[in-house]
Amino acid sequence: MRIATYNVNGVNGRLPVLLRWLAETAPDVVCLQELKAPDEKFPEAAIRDAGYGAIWHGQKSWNGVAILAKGCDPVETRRGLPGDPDDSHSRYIEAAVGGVLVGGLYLPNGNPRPGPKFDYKLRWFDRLIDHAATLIGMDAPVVIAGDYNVMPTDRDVYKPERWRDDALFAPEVKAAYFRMLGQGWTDALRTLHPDETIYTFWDYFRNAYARNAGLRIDHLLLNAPAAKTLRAAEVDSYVRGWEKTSDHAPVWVELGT
DNA sequence: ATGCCTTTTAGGAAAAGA
Repeated sequence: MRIATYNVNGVNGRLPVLLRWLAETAPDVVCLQELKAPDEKFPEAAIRDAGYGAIWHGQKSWNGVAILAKGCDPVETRRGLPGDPDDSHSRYIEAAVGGVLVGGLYLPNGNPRPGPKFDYKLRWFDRLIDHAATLIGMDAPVVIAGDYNVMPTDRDVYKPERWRDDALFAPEVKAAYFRMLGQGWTDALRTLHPDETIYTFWDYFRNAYARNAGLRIDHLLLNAPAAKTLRAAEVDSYVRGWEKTSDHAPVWVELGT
């Protein structure tokens, strides 16, 4: 089973790119982030015509997450993280697909730092870690995938010194990421490619993609039953080179299940 | 050092993204 995550940066503006990528690579499960569309504007028909069932949690203008499943409907198990009933952002959705529990997330950016947006990022990350603690020990494979908005190490940034004060590279945020890994999650991409330069995001400007001035911020975290069957993990970097493309590229894992 | 692009909403300009 191939499970992917893709921050599309506007699901309607990006629909041709998304449909082309689905047709060319046929992933079994896809977590989407930054739909930038309310629930009623989600392109359900086009995605169904492409062969995918879907659940989504939209929001006007910003945020928004979805889970697609090839040839079936994801069975929703949760939308939104527990721990803050006043959180109005659509940033987490979770479903069972083919015996795998899949969480799709869009972690807050957190800039500028310091400030209320950064505080929100840290609180949101804490809530994610609390929820992840309830999933890590499941007997079934669990994959928590999405845009974590954190580069875990210097190796995940084209120029680390330029990002020292940024909310995506702040010590508190990296610490939260490693606290989550400490529960027993496997960072699939880094585990299979320990020494490679791998990015999942490139700015639209400064010719960032052509210069490979990127960041690795989209991650797939696997619990032990999922990690045991991990066969491959890759970035579909070439999609970043398409016309009218997102600033993120799709990232995926292949599990033996 | 910098949102230098891009999307969204809205019908011009501004917010947000990373």
